[in-house]
Amino acid sequence: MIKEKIISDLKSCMKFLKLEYNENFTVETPKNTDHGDLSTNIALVSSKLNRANPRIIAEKIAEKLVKKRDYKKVEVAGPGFVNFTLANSILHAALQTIVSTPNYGASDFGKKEKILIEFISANPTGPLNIVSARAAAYGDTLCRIMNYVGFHAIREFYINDAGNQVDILAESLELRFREILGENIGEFPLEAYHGEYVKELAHLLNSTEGSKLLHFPEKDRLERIKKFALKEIHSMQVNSLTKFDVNFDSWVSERALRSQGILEEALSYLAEKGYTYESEEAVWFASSQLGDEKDRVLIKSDGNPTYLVPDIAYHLTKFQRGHQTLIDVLGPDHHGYVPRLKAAINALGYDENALEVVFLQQVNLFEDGEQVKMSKRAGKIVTMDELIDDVGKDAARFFFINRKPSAHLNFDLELAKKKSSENPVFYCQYAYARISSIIEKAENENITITTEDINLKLLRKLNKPNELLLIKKMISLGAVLNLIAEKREPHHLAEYTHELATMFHKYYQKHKVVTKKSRDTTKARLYLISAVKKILAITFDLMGISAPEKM
RNA sequence: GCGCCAGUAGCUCAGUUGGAUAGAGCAUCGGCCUUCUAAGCCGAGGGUCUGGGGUUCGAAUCCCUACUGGCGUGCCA
Repeated sequence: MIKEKIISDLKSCMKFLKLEYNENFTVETPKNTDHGDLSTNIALVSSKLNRANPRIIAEKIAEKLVKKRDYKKVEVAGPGFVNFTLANSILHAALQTIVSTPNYGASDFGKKEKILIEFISANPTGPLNIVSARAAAYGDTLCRIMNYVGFHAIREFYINDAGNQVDILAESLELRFREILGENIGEFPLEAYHGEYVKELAHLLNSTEGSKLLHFPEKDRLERIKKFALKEIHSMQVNSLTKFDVNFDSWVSERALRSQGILEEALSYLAEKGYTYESEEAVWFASSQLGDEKDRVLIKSDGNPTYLVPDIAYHLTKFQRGHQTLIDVLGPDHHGYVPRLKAAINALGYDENALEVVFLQQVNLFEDGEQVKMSKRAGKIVTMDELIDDVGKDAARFFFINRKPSAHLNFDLELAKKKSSENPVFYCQYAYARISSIIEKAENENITITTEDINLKLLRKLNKPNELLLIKKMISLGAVLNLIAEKREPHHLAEYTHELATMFHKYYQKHKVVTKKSRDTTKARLYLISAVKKILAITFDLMGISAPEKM
């Protein structure tokens, strides 16, 4: 709001000075605090239009605007920047807004745009792994933030429960089952699933179905086993996600799509538009006409569809359900696959730009300075559950959110477990707990603040540089959240939270909140830190981590 | 070969889309507890933003190029 005010002040000022201005000028928070609270390049970008030296234009603007009561200082610097320092009163009024606004930082920025965020979408063939955990933290946090700033975003999990992998799972499970019943199964096949969970499932299968299962004909038997495994593993995955505070709004099963005939529907649309042809006994998608590097097979020569068909069909349903923007969160090994999917979206008559793909890079776990090897084959994957049990939900979520998605993530297990300042999660939560403890102390001394107490006159007590910095930081929350939503980069929130916590810790060190000197000062400061507490609670909630009153 | 992503302090990473003296955390070194939680704070050292060109008032950021690393390039999913 303050930024908008400066923009309008600048525009009317330029009009008053009879100067042209380039609409592309910006008003930004400078990195260097010596350059004021907000800074504009309007004189620089408008110098050509007026055939005048940017510095001279800047001087004129500053001279005019410095008279306004809202600005403590308006200065010209460098080649022609105009730097504004805000008056304390504006900041105090903003502080009141922070405390009185229920969801501070929320907005209608997203204009209710319908967004579908698809993430994890792991094969239902085993426990969720570390990469899934990263995707979970990323997708869930992004979704929370987007909804907070006015988007209509939902989380969706696509269950690949119809492919080859699921058949192998059923076969693996049957072997383990037979093993339990005392059969000699020989060497366990290399391509089968080796994880311990398969053995556990086999025991469960034995206790629910028992040996009568073997009397079924092979096809029925495997189908029964498959259904059982899918159900169990699904609930296993849901369980892990729930522990991680990730709740999907929607689950879509590939098997269900197939049985509803969506695949045929998608294929017939493609054929209708003339994008399919037959060759070498297979049906091809002419995706190279639509930007893909070559054509792709849709129906294999054996008559079965490739994985591309259900994927196209699935994305078709996303559009049919009315979503305007589709965000797919995928692993790095899928990037070759995006052009063909976009080609399909195009062929189906939708806008390919509606599909945005975020690639999450891999996660490397480190312990004792050494990388923890993960091998699927040996069944030694470190699972999401193990990670949560080991370092806790808060640390895991924070560490995952802390990095931008396109960067490889080195996850230091020891650091995440440390309960000290080295660990950024505890650092942030500690700030929150400290505030709680101060407020409690004040209450014990019968000092409480009520809305009637607080007015601009009282808030004048807040004039220390650290106090003003805290208010400015809190004001910027909305802009940070909008930026995150727009760029799909929740890692800025972890950064923001850490910075706010730092400012509070510094303030705490330098100034006593509950001070004997002045009751008014105490009240004003309590008001300030309760605002910080509120903002921290908001960011914690958006990141899905807890806000501890005591530590 | 072609395509995508990345290369910033000893390490892990930010850098608000082209702004002013490139920033954090960890690690290292030196200080601060009779005072609301020291799970904290203050200070110091540490940089050819991978190299080279270009675009302009201005480049870590945009373009070209070379190098290095990761991944992709199936009638696998």
